[in-house]
Amino acid sequence: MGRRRPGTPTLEEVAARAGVGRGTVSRVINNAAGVKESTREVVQRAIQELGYVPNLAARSLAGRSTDAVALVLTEPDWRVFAEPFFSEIVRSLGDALTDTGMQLMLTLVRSDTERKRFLEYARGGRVDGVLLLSVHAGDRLPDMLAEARLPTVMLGRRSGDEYVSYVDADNVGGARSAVSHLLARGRRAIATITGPQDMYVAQCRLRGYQDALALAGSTYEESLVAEGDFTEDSGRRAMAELLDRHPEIDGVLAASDTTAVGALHALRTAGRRVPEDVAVIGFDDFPLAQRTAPRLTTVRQPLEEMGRAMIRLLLEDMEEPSAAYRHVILRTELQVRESA
Amino acid sequence: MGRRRPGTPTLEEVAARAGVGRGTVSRVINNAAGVKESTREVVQRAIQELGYVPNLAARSLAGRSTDAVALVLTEPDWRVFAEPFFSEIVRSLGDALTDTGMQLMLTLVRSDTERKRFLEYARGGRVDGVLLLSVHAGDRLPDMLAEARLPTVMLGRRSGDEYVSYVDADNVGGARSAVSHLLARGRRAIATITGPQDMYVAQCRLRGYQDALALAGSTYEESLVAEGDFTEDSGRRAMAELLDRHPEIDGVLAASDTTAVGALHALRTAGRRVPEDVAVIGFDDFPLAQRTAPRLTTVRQPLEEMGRAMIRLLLEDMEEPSAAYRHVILRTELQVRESA
DNA sequence: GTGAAAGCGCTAACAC
DNA sequence: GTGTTAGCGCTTTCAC
Repeated sequence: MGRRRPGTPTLEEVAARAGVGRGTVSRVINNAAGVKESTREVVQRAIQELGYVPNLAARSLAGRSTDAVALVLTEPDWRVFAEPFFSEIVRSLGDALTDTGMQLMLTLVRSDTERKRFLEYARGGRVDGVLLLSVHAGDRLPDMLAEARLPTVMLGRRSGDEYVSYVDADNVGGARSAVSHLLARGRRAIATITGPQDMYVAQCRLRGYQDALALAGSTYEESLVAEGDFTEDSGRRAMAELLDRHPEIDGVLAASDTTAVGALHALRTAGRRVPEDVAVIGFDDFPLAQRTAPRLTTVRQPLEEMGRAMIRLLLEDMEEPSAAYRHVILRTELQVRESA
Repeated sequence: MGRRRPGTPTLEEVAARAGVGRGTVSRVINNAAGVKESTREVVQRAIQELGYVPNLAARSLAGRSTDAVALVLTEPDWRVFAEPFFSEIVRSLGDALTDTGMQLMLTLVRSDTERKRFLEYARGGRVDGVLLLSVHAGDRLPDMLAEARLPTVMLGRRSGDEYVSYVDADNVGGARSAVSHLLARGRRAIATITGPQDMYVAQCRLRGYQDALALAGSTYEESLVAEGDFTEDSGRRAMAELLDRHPEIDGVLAASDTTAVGALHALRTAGRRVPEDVAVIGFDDFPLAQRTAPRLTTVRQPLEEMGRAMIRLLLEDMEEPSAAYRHVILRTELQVRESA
């Protein structure tokens, strides 16, 4: 299974052909200073002629880094993969990595087998660092990577007292400002469709909802809360349920914009006009909504910045391997797109 | 930038601790036969106690394979990434790879910098094989990989006389059967919205359209053909254009189902009922349509099988490095979902 | 400025 | 069965 490709010239052969020592060739390859220009040219030519390509395994064994970082998606449901949220993050990570000369390797970890395999891969020194996406509350992978002293940065955190380095959005603040906005516009019966409450991000968004109500002196009613799971379908169901319990609802905070789209459908089915009768706000995790409901007001997350921040933390961690964990929480912003 | 992690025990230390030779430890790690059970246990314990993890760079340098294959997406537009088509393929590749014990590393190649970097990576021996997705006509990457003697398999091909190994769907046949189906149902003025004609897949689908007409003795009219680029927007525009030229149109073959959705919108805007007045068929590259237009009849591509076939070809190539290029073309199937 | 030599941690061939 | 040894191809002192 995959034997050594034959006829691959080695550094030694290049050296022989150029009539220099191995060290010199190595210096040329790595653009190290202290090589006479003429020598450098001779070596370059030999490299060209032989079609020499450095063996990366040998290089990283000899002490240098691998110049690769892994982006891990620990998601049993591959659907996430199809969300613009994801491609947006990957794009921004790729951009941020361009200048560093590092390869971004995306890995999908669904089963335990794959998780184990990836751990071996990472701990085996195949990558210099690991970026984790959509980590679930009980996932031990971040801990295991951290224990292996591998620079690791997550997008989002597993709980309120997360220690492993992460970049997150201010979900509490975002939800709070959304609900405050609705209150300021005169909405009085504001419901919320949350994400699964075993996910920290969902807890935060619910907390923001509660905070805004408290701030306005309104009372928090549990019957105005319905739990979804970020999907459109759950949004539809939750909204129908809420309307059943509280026909007077005139505002809704949805856990994601996918959920918001579901809620929208349920509202229309129930004969409610949006936003005249009921205003809906979602988080634009998944800008899908911009296609389905382009004028939906959302809590915008700075995906671009989140990607950049992740790379920054990773690089810092790689510079100072023994340093502390680092956390960054980015501000969210209410993007008003229709009079809600 | 990413120095050697300290305190990592080596095989040698394990050997010392277990009181055996290095070779024995190596055998235990690799589950090689010919080690006394008691010895094996002693070594295992030493491995546990030291928390030993094999250095993969050393291992692959010493001659074994890397046990990793790269999946490369050479797509300037990351949007593709967000298409279910893509996640579906990735899922099936992952599944097919599970039993082989190999890691799937996804790489995104947008810029020339990234292309160059990936080439170094691949030729540097970091992966045992390469899978390519959505390769464009003029792309030389497959050739360069093939020249480097790296097992390489593409999904789709760049032209009719592609040589590098690939797995493709029978696009001509799919288009032909779709159009024949429309003709059989009594449609007479059948138009087609093609993909960009510099892409082989788009050429094939147009050819299938022409074939079906020829087979039925109908004449091919160029004014019934409009070129799009697989996007929804282009579908909308092309459809409007076609209606302008031929108000009598009663059937449409769209290059993809995203395009089909665009066509649908344009038709409805123009007051046509679908499928009563005009029947639309698309290719379900991007099952997006199942959300937007769930009852659309489509030409189904066996994505699951395509993924499996790619892995099979790759493994074969890895077994016999010097063997010929291999091609597989999978049958497509008309999935009738509404009376068209 | 450049060459020689000592590893990096592992596998595999060969002794015993 | 198990230990020993010779590399794998590169980086990196350390002399010259």
